[in-house]
Amino acid sequence: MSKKTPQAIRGTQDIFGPEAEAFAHVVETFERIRRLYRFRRVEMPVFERTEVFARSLGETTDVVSKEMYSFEDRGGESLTLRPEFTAGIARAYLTNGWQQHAPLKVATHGPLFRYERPQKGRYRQFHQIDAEVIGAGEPQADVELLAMADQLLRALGITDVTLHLNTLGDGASREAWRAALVEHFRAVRGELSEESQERLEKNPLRILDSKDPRDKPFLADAPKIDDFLSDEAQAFFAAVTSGLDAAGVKWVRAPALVRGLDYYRHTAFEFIPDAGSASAAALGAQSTVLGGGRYDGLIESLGGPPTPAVGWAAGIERLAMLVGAREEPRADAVIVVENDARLADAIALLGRLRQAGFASELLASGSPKKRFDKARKIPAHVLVSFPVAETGETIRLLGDGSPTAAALETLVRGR
RNA sequence: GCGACCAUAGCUCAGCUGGUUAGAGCGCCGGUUUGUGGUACCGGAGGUCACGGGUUCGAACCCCGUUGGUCGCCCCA
Repeated sequence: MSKKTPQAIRGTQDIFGPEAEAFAHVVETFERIRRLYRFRRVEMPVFERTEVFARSLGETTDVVSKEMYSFEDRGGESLTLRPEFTAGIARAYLTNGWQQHAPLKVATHGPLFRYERPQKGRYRQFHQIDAEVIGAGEPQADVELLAMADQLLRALGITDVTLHLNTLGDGASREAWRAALVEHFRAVRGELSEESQERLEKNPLRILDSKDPRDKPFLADAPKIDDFLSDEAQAFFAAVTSGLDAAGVKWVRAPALVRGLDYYRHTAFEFIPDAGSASAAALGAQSTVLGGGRYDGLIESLGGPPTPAVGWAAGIERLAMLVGAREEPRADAVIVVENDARLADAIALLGRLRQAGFASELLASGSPKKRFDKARKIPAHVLVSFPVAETGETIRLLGDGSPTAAALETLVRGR
């Protein structure tokens, strides 16, 4: 490679071949399942005013200052490449009057951008599929969303991941729990890891999923959300879990599963590979395949009316890793021109085959003598050859005996 | 932001304790062979050994720096 060739941006990827097929398979499967659940397709801008994301994140966190791709446009406005779908969809819900469609079930997919150090399963430009239900405060919405996620994973053949489920309660429950956690950890502050001492100020709920062995002894007897749930919050969670049981979705309770941002309420969930499974190995340090929750406080923080909502997103690259590389689809017909005088005939035939709906390609370059062998290596139902003149044949056909091959032979011979 | 490991042909890699002109397989190009045939053989193109400095009689190999990659920590909307 020449020194003058510009390099790709760190954390971006060029996906090709079997991996690109896996990526497409994930998206196609998602589109199919989303229709089954009657989620409506939306297309969203890849950038928004910075405040759309900054306000949804609460302005203060590192995430805003360090992890967003923000820039000024020519008018001096601060814009940001979307780091998530939810805030943009919430903004659209408000600015387009989509309240009239509430409860609104929408789904989308596409690229997202976060300024992070790349590692296995984490990129600066990455891709997600996303599903949201806006304007629905009933636990049934959570259940439907989780059933859809579960069916999607099954449809992709991913069976070694499990739904980890928790509740953060309503606003009051959540605050009471948070205060109790701070009190609990503050008492042993000096014995916590440096990171967790920091978290105590910024994001105490996160101490619960610390990996540091110094923190582990204090996690087991930490206050539990269940002791702080209001009756309403308990009833909500019970409705979610019984709905999941009725829908046949397996789940485990994950009392340490939390969300850092204040607008999250009630249900929080992640589909996580089972310990020691193939999927766990494939994902490296990343553990979550699909995650989401209820964010009843978000739309208000964007200046809208109180609006309950729940949603999830999943990384397409991560799902593609679990699905594994997929074969590129076999051609219906490969046409090889061994005799250059027959090129026009070959082009004409190629056009007819494609018009008739057969995926076909033409080999007519390079050494004529080697074209046949090259064509032979391309997986196809039929190989059509325009041989050299001396053989006396005008056309040769080599089929694989499939119904497709039979149909093609009829079409090619019967001209 | 922090840390570990890595960088040789288009791809995957070999290259010994530093020692002539840096190799293989695959792929690519050409030729011979075969002629319902994914064969075998011959030849060719393609490398500033990531980049810059240092040590040495001599560096792909040792040292320092830079860039890039991989994986992990932090963070994870």
